[in-house]
Amino acid sequence: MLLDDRSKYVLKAIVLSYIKTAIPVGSQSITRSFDMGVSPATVRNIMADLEAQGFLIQPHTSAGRIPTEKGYRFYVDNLLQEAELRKDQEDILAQADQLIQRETIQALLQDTSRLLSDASQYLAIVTAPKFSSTRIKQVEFVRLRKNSVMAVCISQDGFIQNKFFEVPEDLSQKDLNKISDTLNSLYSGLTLQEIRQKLLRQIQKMKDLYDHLLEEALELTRRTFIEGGAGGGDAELYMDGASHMIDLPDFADFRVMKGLLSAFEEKRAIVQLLDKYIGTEGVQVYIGSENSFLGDHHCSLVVSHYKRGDQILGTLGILGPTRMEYSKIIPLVDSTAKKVSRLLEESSREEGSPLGEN
Amino acid sequence: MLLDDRSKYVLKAIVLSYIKTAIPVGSQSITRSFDMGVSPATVRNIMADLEAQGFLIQPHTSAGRIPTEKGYRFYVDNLLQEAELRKDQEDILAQADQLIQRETIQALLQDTSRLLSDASQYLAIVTAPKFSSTRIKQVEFVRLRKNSVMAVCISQDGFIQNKFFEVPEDLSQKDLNKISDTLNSLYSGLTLQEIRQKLLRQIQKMKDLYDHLLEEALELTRRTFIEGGAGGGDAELYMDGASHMIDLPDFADFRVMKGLLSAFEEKRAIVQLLDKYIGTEGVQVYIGSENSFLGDHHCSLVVSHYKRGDQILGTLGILGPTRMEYSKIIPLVDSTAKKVSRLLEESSREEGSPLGEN
DNA sequence: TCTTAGCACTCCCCTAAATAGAGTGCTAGT
DNA sequence: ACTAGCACTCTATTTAGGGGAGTGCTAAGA
Repeated sequence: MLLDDRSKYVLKAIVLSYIKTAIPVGSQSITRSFDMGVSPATVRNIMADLEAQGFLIQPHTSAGRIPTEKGYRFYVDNLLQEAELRKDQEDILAQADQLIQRETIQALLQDTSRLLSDASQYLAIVTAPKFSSTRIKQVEFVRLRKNSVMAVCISQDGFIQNKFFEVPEDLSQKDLNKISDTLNSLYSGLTLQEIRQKLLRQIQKMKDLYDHLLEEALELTRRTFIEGGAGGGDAELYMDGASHMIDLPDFADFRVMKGLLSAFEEKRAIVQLLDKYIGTEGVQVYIGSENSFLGDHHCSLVVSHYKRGDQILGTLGILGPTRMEYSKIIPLVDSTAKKVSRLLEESSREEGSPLGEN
Repeated sequence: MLLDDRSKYVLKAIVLSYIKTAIPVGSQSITRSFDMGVSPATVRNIMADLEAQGFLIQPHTSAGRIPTEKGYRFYVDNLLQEAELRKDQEDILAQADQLIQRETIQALLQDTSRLLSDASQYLAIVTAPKFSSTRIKQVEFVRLRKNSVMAVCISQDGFIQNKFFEVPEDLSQKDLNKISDTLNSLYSGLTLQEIRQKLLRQIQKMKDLYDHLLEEALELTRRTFIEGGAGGGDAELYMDGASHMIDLPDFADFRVMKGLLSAFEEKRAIVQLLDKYIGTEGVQVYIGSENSFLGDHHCSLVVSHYKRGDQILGTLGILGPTRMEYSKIIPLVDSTAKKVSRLLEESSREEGSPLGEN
């Protein structure tokens, strides 16, 4: 399994060439383009070795070689040098730096997916924070009609979500304002988990002190934060750049393209895909059938996370063909994730104490 | 230009056959499938006439005929009989009836686009009401952070939109609640136009009676309803079913498909397309190059509007290849539009007086 | 022992030619 | 006015045949 330097060089040459052209790479074309001081015959021997070890395959006898997924994996893990990743670094940083502060995190994430797809010419995917993992900054209740109330939940990161309830009693907007007040003073700055715990204790106390509005408040709180509830849908997803994929030779087969498009419309599969890898630090690369979804569609995925402080909020990444420009995409995803995190950091610093001043 | 019955019959046969198979239609296949008691030679003569009049073309000599856009137009305008449109009526009504009441109009419209694309197997497009044309039911202001306020605007139709402002003074949530109150009592139930007029008069009065909060209220109102403002974007658009288009032979050409996909991502072109025809009553059919966007992409568009009372709120429709199943799609769009309108009607009846009871 | 030149071989891809088939337009007959 | 027949046109599909890129193997050279 250990490769000598020359084998590595050849593997890398093949991967690079194939990423660029999508044409199987022959021994001669390597010696021509990379000038490594050996003859094509020697390269052929090396290639035969690499094939035996599973890094390359031939589409058919008497064709050049193309990398296997194992080949790409080795390339990504061992052959992508720091130097290589840093080559267009300024360029990529400049791209990522175009992101600017927006009113809501949703708008920022939309910008992000647009930027990622423009810069990569692949498909960009960005997930919004799970509502359940953000810190609540503020909740306002709005009376929609008799017995019907909407909760506007604002997280510290500027994530805004609406939830809808039917309520047994007809609460006036004034009542609701009071409830909002109480609630904000009690729960602002907490995560869902913390709220849940606190709520349990609160309900205990409530049995003693009977206050009608407080009761309502607690009930609404429970439904806002604990019930899965309608509205919003916990997994918002931003995608952009599907049209880039269509003229990649990798997706020349209609069925593949169709499958991909359907998956994009379904979205759920994509969310699952991303959820699977949440929690791992830094940029991750998943190649082809390392994941069944990716394998089915001849795709690879480069993802990272954006966070606030230590807390991972969401995922962003790029989905492209296995034959993807990893050396560009990896730093792009990395710097974009960092930039998004930084923007969130800044916006939370602006807003002062988590409790606000009301 | 006037066609005798037999010519019409032949034209219709050709349109129907071509819609079904996408294969140019020959004289023999017509006599075989439609059994009209004349020989292929006779049909050939008729076809030659129809071609001379511009209803048909031949892709090449010695191929069958396919309808021109003029041919489709004639078919839609004159050959689609009531009877034909009613054939699968129950079926289609049943489809449309699946739509149910949702918390917000946005959710309903999302359902609608999904239903339309599922039922049609083409691409469904639905526009949200223009915020500027809806009647405001209620506005709540929420303090985001120092000098930063969000307005949650709820229209009578359940259309919810957030807007964001920077404000010069640091208003507390309590102030904002008061402002919301004032504002709701003044402007609830009015359209943007009406609010604008009223606002002008109000500002006149204000010069006399100096009330600090009222002044703030008016300023916020102005910015909420009059400035174009950030956030939301006035033209929300729901699309679904792009993946259905990919295996239609009409879009076998990659460039066409790519163009279409890009247009979907851009969205703006689509909004313009729909805006152009807003205001016309009932179901409208636009075929190919009757509109430049459609022509460029070999598409046709079947649209209708949903409304509340007499007021047109938004557009819904189906975009498909020129070779589209008009006889199914037209009643589908029609009944869906009516169903959406009915749902909105019902939901507004539920909610009592436009001013609410707070 | 590793490398290289040479060579026969394989298999794809492109082009050209041949064939089949569907459909037409025209003409002449009913 | 309709129809049968027929020659003709054009496409799509098959078939055959180089051309070429690339391989694997072998044997000779460093």
